[in-house]
Amino acid sequence: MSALSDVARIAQVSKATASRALSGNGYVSAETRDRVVAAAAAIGYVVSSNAASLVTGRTRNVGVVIPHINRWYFGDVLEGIESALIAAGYDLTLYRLSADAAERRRVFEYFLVRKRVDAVIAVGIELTSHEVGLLGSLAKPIVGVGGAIDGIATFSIDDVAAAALVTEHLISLGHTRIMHFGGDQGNEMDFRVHSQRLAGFTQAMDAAGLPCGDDTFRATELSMPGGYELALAVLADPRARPSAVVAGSDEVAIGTIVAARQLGIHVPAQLSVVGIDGHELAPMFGLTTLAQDPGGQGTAAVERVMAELDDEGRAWERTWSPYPVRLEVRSSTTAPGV
Amino acid sequence: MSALSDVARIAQVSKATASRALSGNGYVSAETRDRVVAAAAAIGYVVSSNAASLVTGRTRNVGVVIPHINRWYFGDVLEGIESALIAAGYDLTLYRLSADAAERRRVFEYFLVRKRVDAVIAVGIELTSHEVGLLGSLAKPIVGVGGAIDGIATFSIDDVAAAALVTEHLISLGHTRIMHFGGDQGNEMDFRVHSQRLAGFTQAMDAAGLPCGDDTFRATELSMPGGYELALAVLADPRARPSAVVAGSDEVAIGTIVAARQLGIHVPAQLSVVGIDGHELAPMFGLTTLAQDPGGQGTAAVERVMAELDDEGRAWERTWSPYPVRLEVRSSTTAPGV
DNA sequence: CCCCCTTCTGGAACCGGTTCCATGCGAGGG
DNA sequence: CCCTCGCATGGAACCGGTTCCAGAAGGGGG
Repeated sequence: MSALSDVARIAQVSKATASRALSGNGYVSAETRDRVVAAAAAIGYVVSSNAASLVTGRTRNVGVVIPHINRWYFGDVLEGIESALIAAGYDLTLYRLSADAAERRRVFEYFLVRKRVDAVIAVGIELTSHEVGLLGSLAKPIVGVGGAIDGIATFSIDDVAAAALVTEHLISLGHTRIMHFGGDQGNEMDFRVHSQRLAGFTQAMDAAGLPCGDDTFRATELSMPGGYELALAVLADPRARPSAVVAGSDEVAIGTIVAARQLGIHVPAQLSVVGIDGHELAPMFGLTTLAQDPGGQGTAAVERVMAELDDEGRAWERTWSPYPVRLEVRSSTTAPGV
Repeated sequence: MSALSDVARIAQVSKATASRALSGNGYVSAETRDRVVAAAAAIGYVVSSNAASLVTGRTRNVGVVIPHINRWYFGDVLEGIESALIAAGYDLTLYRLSADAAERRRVFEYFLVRKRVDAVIAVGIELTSHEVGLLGSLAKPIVGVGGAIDGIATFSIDDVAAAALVTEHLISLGHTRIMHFGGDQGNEMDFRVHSQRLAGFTQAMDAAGLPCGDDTFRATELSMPGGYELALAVLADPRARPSAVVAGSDEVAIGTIVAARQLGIHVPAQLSVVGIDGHELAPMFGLTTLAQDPGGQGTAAVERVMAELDDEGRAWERTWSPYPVRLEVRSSTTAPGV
């Protein structure tokens, strides 16, 4: 367990000079620096980040709170955040927030508060104002990804516009009997995305004068099995079957396509399906979707965090600007059959 | 920024007593403890983990190195590790190792060494003996998940036996023209799993006296698109088509099924497909697979780490014991058609 | 020639806890 | 009655760095 004092002794300098030589702060002659660096290398010295953060107050560590790891969108965001942080020389401490309220409180009031993280990135989570205040009172930057949060800089797509856009795509193809397979509105974790995509669907349908109500919306878990089960149930009845489905996510869309094929319903001849997300599997299933870039949003969040950390004095505006999307038309959508 | 000395002053005790009262170590009268706890709560005091770890040498933080976040197996392991660590009051610092050798060195020689983590869990990564030695010289427990590593306690299934078992399942159904769609043997990250599953396949084929060579094995990335692309190419030629496929993972198996359906090949009547993993989507695609429990392996790894941390003196044997699996037969396998 | 400024270095305080050691006190045993 | 032991508490050292401050040396300008 070599310490800085060991390095200093070997290099025959003081702790102060050794510290300056290794950290690069302050005046050190080139010759002395070389001697210190050589001594450090000789005994395999590595700074204790605990000691360093104790005095500087900086940990070079960012906390990430995220509800799922194993869903495509979240995993992709996480990957983007991770690579950006490592590149910046920062650690990433991961907290998965389950629906368990007690655990969630523990994460915020214990784990995130112990001066262990310099900032927090919240992915796909609706933070309460209490939680925001808690972190804010510690002067820690908070940045959100996926789902705007009041008083916080957030990176996400415009979910209302996204859902409206894919719905309009179907309408422009001539569809009139369109259903939305969306997220469960009762889910307290990330209901904003669910309800906003539903709102976008409703908005586009209303604007086109198409029927839109209880029988054009069905809720499910936003996952492939969720979409699959729902589609099996809904599509089984040929008379109630819509000519097109707007899925709340690509996972739901793919589940719907698989279910349709299994029921002998041809996609897109008998059923058009659009998704939202740009899932990596979308090309494989020929899914028309509105692609977003989760990894890029993660990277952008990290950049923003770094900027806030580098310029603490500045009053950062906590706004939300929609992240760009692009419609990728594939073989799952066409004009309705006769 | 309230410090322990503030708490001590308000509660009218010394720092030493305040520390004992809050940490629970050493003698403190019940009355004093209450007073200290009340004082701490009043000013919203939270220990600085940096200061604490500086003197104790314990960070209550475990580093996890993992090659992918967004693949089912890895995400599931990570979820299992995360919940177990949080439950034990530990933080999880995440390092995704890419193929970039320089970045990998940086993670091991800089990030993991700074006395920031108490232990390391390596998921699906072949550690070099140099890396093991590096961590070992710091007396940090290292535990592996998925893929045995020399000199390290590892939790994983027996990949040779697993591949042999699913191959035997196909053989027992009467298949003789069986191919293996496995992992690329040139991939340096996790080649052990790839080569072991190939070895299990070869072993079962040889034991049954079935042909097994270059034309019964095809390599691809172990992902759905990888399996899909490969299957599209291989299955297109009706004469070269096998009657059954042993996929290197469920993702590859599902990609194969999707490709087969698209080519108009009926599964299982014209093509049986088995996978390995027990992917969450296996039921949806009716995939016969050998299910393992990645989350459980992650949890087991954490338990082992905690045990080693609690009993440092003991000489822990670094062995590998195979994790249990179970064959789940679904509708993707049947006897070969005529 | 003197003064000031820049560069370089060492001493010492400090970050915020934990823990060793000494001390005081009341109770129980011989 | 005295000695010992367990509990309770405070003082002070210490973990391993960073940084402020002071001082010394050398160079340039007035």
